[in-house]
Amino acid sequence: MQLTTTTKYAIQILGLMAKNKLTRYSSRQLSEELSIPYKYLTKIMTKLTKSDIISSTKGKYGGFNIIKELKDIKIIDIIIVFDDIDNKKCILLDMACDHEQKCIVHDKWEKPRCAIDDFFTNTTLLELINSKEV
Amino acid sequence: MQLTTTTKYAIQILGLMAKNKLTRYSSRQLSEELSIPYKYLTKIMTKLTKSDIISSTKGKYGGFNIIKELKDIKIIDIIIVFDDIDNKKCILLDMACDHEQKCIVHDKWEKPRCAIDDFFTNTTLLELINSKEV
DNA sequence: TCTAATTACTACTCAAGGGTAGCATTTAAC
DNA sequence: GTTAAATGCTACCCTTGAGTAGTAATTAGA
Repeated sequence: MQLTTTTKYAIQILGLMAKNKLTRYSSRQLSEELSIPYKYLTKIMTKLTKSDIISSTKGKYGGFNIIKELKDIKIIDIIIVFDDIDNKKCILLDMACDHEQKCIVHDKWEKPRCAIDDFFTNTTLLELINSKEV
Repeated sequence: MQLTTTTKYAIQILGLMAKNKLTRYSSRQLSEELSIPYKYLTKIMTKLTKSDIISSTKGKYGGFNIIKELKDIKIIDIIIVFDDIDNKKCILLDMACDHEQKCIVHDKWEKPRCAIDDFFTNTTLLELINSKEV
C-alpha cells in the first residue's frame, strides 16, 4: 500500500496524457506541466515504455503515447510497473495474516484495507479523468 | 498514511504490553517475544518513554510500563511519536487538495482515505486487544 | 548531409530509515 | 561495596529511493 514518489508521478503523468489520448507528449512538456524534474521524469517514461501502457517515438518530434485502452488501465497496473506490491500483506507484520496468526490490528484494519484494495484494483484511468476536470 | 517500520514495531510493542498492563516489560523480553532487534527496540522504547504513553524504570529489574489509559491511546497517538504525519495530504500530490486545485485521484481516493483516517484516529489500544487474542 | 530535438542508457550523489556497537548510568540484591 | 541487569546516549554502517549528469542513438526537416 505504500506508494513511492515515482509511482505517484507516474499516475500524474498518465492522468495528464489520458486527457488527450491522441496527443504525443515529450518528456520536456510533461516535466514542465507537472513540475517533475526532467531527468527524473525521463527515467519514469523509459520504464513505462517497457510496460504495455505507453509507447515511445524516438527522434525529433518524438515523444510518448498511451497505447492501452483507458478503461483497461487500472491504478494497480501502474503500481506494478514500479513496485512489487503485495496488498495482501498486513500493515503491521508485513506478512500475509492468516487465521492461525493474525496480527493485533488485523480485524480493525480490514475495512480500510478493502477500501484501498478496491481503489487500486478497480479504478481505471478512464474513471479518473471523467470524475474531475482539473 | 505511510507507516514506517519503527511505527509498526511500536504498535506491536504497545499491543503486547497492553495485554498485561501491570506487568513490567524489559527491552530484552520485548525484543525476544516480538523478534525485533534488541538495539533497535531500545531506541524505540526510549522515544516512547519521552511521550506520555509509557514510563521507564532504570536499574536491575527495571523496564517499561504503560501509564496512559488504554482507552485513551489511539493509533494516531503512536504514529505521532515517530512521524510528523499529515493525513490531510492527498496520496498523489502530497499536498492538501483544496477545491481550487484537486489532484486527479482526489474524489476516488476519498473513501479509502476516510477509512484509513477513521482507523488511525478512532481505534484505541483497548479495542485492539479486545478484538482479538493472538 | 547537417542540425536540432528527442528517447535511451549508465553512472553518479544525497538524504533518510533501518539496524548495529559501545559505553555510561542507574539500581536491586547479596 | 560489588555485581548483575537494566535504561540512555552517541556515533556509526548499510541500503534504498529521490534526484542529477553526461552522452549515445535516433529521426524530421532544412
